[in-house]
Amino acid sequence: MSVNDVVYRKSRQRQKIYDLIKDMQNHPTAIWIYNSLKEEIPSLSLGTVYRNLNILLEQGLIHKVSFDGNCDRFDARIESHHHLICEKCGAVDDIFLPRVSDIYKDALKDKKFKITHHRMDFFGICEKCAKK
Amino acid sequence: MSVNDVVYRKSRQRQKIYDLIKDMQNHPTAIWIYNSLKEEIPSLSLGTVYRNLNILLEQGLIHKVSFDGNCDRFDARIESHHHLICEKCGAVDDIFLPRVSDIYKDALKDKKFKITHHRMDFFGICEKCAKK
DNA sequence: TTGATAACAGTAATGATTATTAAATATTTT
DNA sequence: AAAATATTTAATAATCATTACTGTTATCAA
Ligand SMILES: [Mn+2]
Ligand SMILES: [Mn+2]
Ligand SMILES: [Zn+2]
Ligand SMILES: [Zn+2]
Repeated sequence: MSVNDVVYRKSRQRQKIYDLIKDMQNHPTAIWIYNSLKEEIPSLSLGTVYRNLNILLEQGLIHKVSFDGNCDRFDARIESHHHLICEKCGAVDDIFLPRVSDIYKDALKDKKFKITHHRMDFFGICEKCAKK
Repeated sequence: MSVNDVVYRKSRQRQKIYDLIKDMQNHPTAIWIYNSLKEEIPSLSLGTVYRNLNILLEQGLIHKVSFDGNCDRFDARIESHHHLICEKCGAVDDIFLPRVSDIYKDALKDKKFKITHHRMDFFGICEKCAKK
């Protein structure tokens, strides 16, 4: 452990934030988390939500998913997976595509670029919105 | 043409902004475009850059590429392609992966989701940064 | 040439996120 | 257990990218 590493103590707020992200499949935003926990922890501050989200990110317990224009969303699923994003209602659904690793290899063939991770998002219309 | 559609007049500023994005392979940001054109058009305003970028987006002449945390970048390459993003220097390089369409089909099999487009970004270390 | 309106520059406002700070908690040491 | 030490919190201010507003100028069809 380097001198710069911080030892994080446990905190009720951080635990609740993590649990909420894990329980929800919504890929919630900071403000959504804040509003959801406000009732249970009335003293909660939005700054605390953001600070703890960054700690959870640092600890590798969650991932941040940034979408065009909108604010960041957070994901407690840390296994490699991808997203289906509805352009009408904004819903974000998970999808698992094992064959993506083949594309990795293709990418590495031509370019001398050391890939550490990737993101792949599909945009379109979800089943629900298509029915309307 | 619906009543809500706007007829865009030509403007020197917008043409210069578009040309710059097309000539550069950099995927430049709004502020970078602003600084680059300031010399040629001293009266140019950053708001004008943003407004015209949105018009060009609406016209489908450019694409916006949002990266985690940083500000938006713009791309005059509208053919489907993907990106290699260096996590050290922030450089954005283009890469063409024809086999991605196979993954599309896999995605469509399971879920009833009508995909209109997608994005795929690879993060890692570029050749230049790896040498240092 | 003129009337309508898009585009302009300048500036203010917005919205998401981060930084600051003093008080409240939690942990470690006496 | 009490004191000393370190971390977290809530509240608030600051920052940064982007958008909205306003009065003026440029474009273009009639
Ligand atoms: Mn997910
Ligand atoms: Mn590109
Ligand atoms: Zn939908
Ligand atoms: Zn690099």
